[in-house]
Amino acid sequence: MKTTGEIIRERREKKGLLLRQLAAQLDIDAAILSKIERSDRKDTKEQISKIADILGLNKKKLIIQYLSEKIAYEIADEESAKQVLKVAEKKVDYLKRNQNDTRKH
Amino acid sequence: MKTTGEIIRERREKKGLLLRQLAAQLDIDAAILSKIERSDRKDTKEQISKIADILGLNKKKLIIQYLSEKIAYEIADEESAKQVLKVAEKKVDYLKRNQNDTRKH
DNA sequence: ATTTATCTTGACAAATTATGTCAAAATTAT
DNA sequence: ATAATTTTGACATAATTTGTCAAGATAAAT
Repeated sequence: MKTTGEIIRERREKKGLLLRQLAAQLDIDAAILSKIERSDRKDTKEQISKIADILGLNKKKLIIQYLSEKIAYEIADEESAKQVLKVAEKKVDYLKRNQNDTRKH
Repeated sequence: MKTTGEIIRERREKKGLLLRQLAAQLDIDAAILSKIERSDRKDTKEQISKIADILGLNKKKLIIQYLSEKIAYEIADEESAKQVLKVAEKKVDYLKRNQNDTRKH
């Protein structure tokens, strides 16, 4: 199962881009990009979006990949991780049905 | 669909505890507890755990409730929210299978 | 084998977000 | 109306995230 970082690295290398070249386009230090590709640091959603643009990756897919990874790590060490996701699904449904409620979060 | 805050408030009131009394036991300001119960502020996992103890709520359930709520809000405004959860489930499975790998996150 | 380019790592800095305190305003109960 | 409780918002402090930089490690080229 590939990590977001691995996907990015593979694509970057296929395109023949250097770390520092992609980093420059993203306007971040190459050190950070290196860490992102090695799953040492999380990237921001903005960066993911830019990366998809630059590397010509399917943006929607990459964002799904990125968010699901974030969530998975958030709860992976919970014994009830899967139940958490089940309940979260119900809650998402509920929230989506009541999108224009007045409450703040 | 009840929020974590609502669950806490209902139980607290059933037990006849005042905000400041429960807050004192949690060692936080009553203002924060008020906000937690009104979903204005997230509580920490530690607090959830203490609250379950004090109010005699099922700790496992309350933590599932709390984590799923956190996740739901995290992705509720994503159009692909449900796919994200599906993929997250796979990733959790994967992570749980390889618990003793060497990588850091 | 040595030099050069690329990538990785860790210590630190800046920025952002989370968590908490306090006091005054609003609400509810007496 | 008074007193008790809860709510709100401005602000302070703490924790986490995100970034920079420079030195070390690895790989590629000569």
